[in-house]
Amino acid sequence: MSEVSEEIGIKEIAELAGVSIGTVDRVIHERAGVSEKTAAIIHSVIKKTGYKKNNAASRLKLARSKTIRIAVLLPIEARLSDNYWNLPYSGIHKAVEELKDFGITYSLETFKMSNEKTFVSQTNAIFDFYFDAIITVPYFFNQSKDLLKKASEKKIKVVFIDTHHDFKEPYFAIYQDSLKSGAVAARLLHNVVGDTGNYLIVSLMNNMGIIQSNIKKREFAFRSFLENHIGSLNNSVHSVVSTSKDLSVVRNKLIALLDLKKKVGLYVTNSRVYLLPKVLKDLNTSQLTIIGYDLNEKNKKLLEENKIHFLINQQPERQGYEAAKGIFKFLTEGDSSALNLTIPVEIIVKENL
Amino acid sequence: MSEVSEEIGIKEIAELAGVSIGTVDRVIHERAGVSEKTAAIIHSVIKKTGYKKNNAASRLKLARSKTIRIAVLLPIEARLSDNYWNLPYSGIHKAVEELKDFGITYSLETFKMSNEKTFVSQTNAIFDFYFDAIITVPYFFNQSKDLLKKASEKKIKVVFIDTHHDFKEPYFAIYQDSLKSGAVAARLLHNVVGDTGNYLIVSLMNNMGIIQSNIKKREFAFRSFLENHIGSLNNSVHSVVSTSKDLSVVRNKLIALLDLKKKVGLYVTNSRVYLLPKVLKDLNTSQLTIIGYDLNEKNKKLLEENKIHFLINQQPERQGYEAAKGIFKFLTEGDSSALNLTIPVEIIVKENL
DNA sequence: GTTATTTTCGTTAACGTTAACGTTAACGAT
DNA sequence: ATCGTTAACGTTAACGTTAACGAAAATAAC
Repeated sequence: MSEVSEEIGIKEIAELAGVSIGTVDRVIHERAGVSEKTAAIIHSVIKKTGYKKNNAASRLKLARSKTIRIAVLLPIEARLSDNYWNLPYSGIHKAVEELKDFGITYSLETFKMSNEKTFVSQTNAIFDFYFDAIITVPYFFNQSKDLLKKASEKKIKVVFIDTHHDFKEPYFAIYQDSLKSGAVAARLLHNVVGDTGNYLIVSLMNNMGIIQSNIKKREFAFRSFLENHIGSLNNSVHSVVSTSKDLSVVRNKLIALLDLKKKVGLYVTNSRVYLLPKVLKDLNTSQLTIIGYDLNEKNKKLLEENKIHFLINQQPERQGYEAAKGIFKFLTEGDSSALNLTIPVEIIVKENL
Repeated sequence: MSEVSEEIGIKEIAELAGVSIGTVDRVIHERAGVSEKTAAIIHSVIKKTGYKKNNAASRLKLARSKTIRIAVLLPIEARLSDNYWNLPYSGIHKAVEELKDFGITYSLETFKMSNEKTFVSQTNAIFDFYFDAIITVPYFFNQSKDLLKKASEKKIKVVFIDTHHDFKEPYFAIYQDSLKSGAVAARLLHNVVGDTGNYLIVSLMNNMGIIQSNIKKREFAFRSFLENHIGSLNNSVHSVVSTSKDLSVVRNKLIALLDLKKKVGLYVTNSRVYLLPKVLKDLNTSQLTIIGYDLNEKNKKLLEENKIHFLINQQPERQGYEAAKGIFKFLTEGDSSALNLTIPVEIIVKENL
C-alpha cells in the first residue's frame, strides 16, 4: 500500500563507488581533480541508483555563501499598490518570501514607460552589481534586446514576463498568447452578437502615442476568428484607434453602429476598457456587449454592475510568481520546465470574479 | 536598491536571551523543562526579532525520523490514467514529488463509488497504520462524517477535495463552489440564448441512481440566475433527470424544444456532457448551445469540433496539488491558509483549451 | 547537614551537501 | 636516492534545527 522511493544520498554513492564523498561531490559539480576512471564509476553509480541531490540540504549549505540574487526591473507603477504593475511584483515577492530559507533575494528597479532611457540606465545599474538573473518586461524592443545580449555575455539568465517578443539570444518568457486572447474575445462576443451584428475593435494608444505589438496581435486574431465564422467581414467589423484622453471618435463610431438597431460587440484590446461605459452612459446600450482586459478595480466594479460583460485575465501576479519560482528551480536544479510558460486565457464574468 | 531581511536563527535568539539553543528549541516546540521566567524572555526576543524557523533546515533534520505520512483515499478510477479521478491523484503525486527532500510520503488507497462499504473498510485500513493526514473525497456523506470523527479523535488532519459538505468537526476543504459554477453556466448560456429562448437542464444520475448534492446546487444556481434575468421562468426553463445509459428522455425533450424554432441552451450538470452530441447527431442543432463540466478527452474533442460550446473546469489536478502542498505547509509551519480554498470557476471554450 | 529527586538548562551529534584544506602517492628532475 | 610538483583523493567543519543525553542547580526528604 505504499509508494516510497529509497532515499539515497551522496554518502551511499560514495560507498558504492568505493570513494569518499568529497570525490563524489567533485564529479557532481564537475570540479577538477578526479581521474577519468573513477569519474566514470561514480557516474555509473549515480545513474544506476537514480540519485538526485537533496536540494533542501544543498541550499541550506549554500544559502549564505551563494545567495541567489534576482534583479526585478519593472515599470515604476509597480510601486503603486493599486496598479497593474504591482501584481507581477507582488507575485515575485510572494515567491521569494516562500523561498527565503534557501538563500534568495531580489531587488526592485523601476523605469518609466514614457522614457526608454530610464530603462537603459536601470539596466546598466543592474549590470554594475552582480545578479544571477533578471526578471523584466520587454516593453522596449531594442533596449530589451540589448539587455538580453549583455546578460547573455555575463551568463545572467533573463526571464521576460507580460509582453512577448522573439529574440535571438536564449531567454525565458512567461506571457499570455495575444493571438489566443483575441480569438477568445471574438468567440465570446460572437456568441452574443452573432453573424448579423456589428463589431468594433478599440485600440487605445499608450502615452507615447504608439499601438503596441501585442495589441495588434489581439486585433488580428479577433478579426481572423470572425472571418472564419461569418465569412467576409464586409463592413460588420470596424476598428478605431484613439487616445485615452479623448474618446469622442469611439463614441461617435458607436453611436453610428447602435443606430443600426443591431447588436454590437465592443472589444477593447487593453485594460482601459473601464473608460468606455462612462463615455456611453447617456446612450441606450442594451444592445451592446463589452469585453476588455485585466482585473483592475475599475474594471471589476463595472463587471459587477453589468456595464462590462467579460474580462480577460492575464494573471499578472501568477506570472511574477512563476517567474521567480521558475528561475530558482532552474538555477538550483537546472530544470527550466517551469519557465517558458504561456498563461492560459482566463475568462471572467460577474459570477466567477 | 535592495530588499533584504536580516536572516536570524535560533543561535542569535539564544544569544540575545542569554540561554543556549537547546532552551530556545524547547520553548519553540513547547517542550517541558523551561522556567516561566526564561520562557518569557525567549518569547519576547522571538517576537522582537520576528524570528521564523528555517523550514528547510528543520525538515532536513526531521526528514527521516518524522516523515510526514499522507493517506490518499480516492475512487478506484484514480488508478486509470485517462480518468477524471486520476487528476487529483496526479496533482498530489506532483506535490509530494516536489517535497520529497523534506521527508513526506503518501499512500494511495481506493474505494468503489458503487459500494460505500469499500470506503469504510479502506478508512479502517488507514486508521490501522499511522498517518498525519488524510486527503479524500467526501463522496458518501455519512461515512465521511465517521471518517472525520475518528480522525479528529486521533488528531489526524483531513482534507476533503472535489465535493463539499458541511461537517461539525473541523476539516479542510478544497473544491469548486457549485452555486458559482451553476450561475456561470447560466450567464454563458443566457448570453447566447437570451430571454426568449428555452433552457434545458440535464441531470444524469450516478451509478447508484442518485443525484448528488453538488449537482442539485448547480441546477439551483442556474435557475436562480435565469429567474433574476428573465423574470418568472414561465415554461422556458426545463429540467430532466436521466440515466447515462438511456438518454431517450433527454432526446425527446430536446426535439420538442428545438421544434419551437427558438434558441435552446443545454446545461449538462456533470462531466458526461459528451454523451449528448452523439444522441442528437441526426438533429438540426444549429440553434443549440451546450455547456458541461470537466476537460476529459471526449469533452475536449467535442469542444474542438464545436459540438460542445463551453466547458467548466474544476481543475481537479490543482485541487490535489494544493491539498498536498497545503497540508504539508500546515503540518510544518502551522499555516492553514492554503487549505480551505475554493477553486475559481474556469471557463473553457475552443480557443483557450 | 546529607542524600535523593526534580527542575532547569547546556552540550553535542546528527540530517545531506558543500568546499576548503590536508593527505597521499605517482612522476619527473636532479 | 632525494626533493619538488602535482594529480587524485579523503577529512572535516560548516549551514540551522532538533532532541537525546547529561550536568548543574534548585528543591525535597530524611
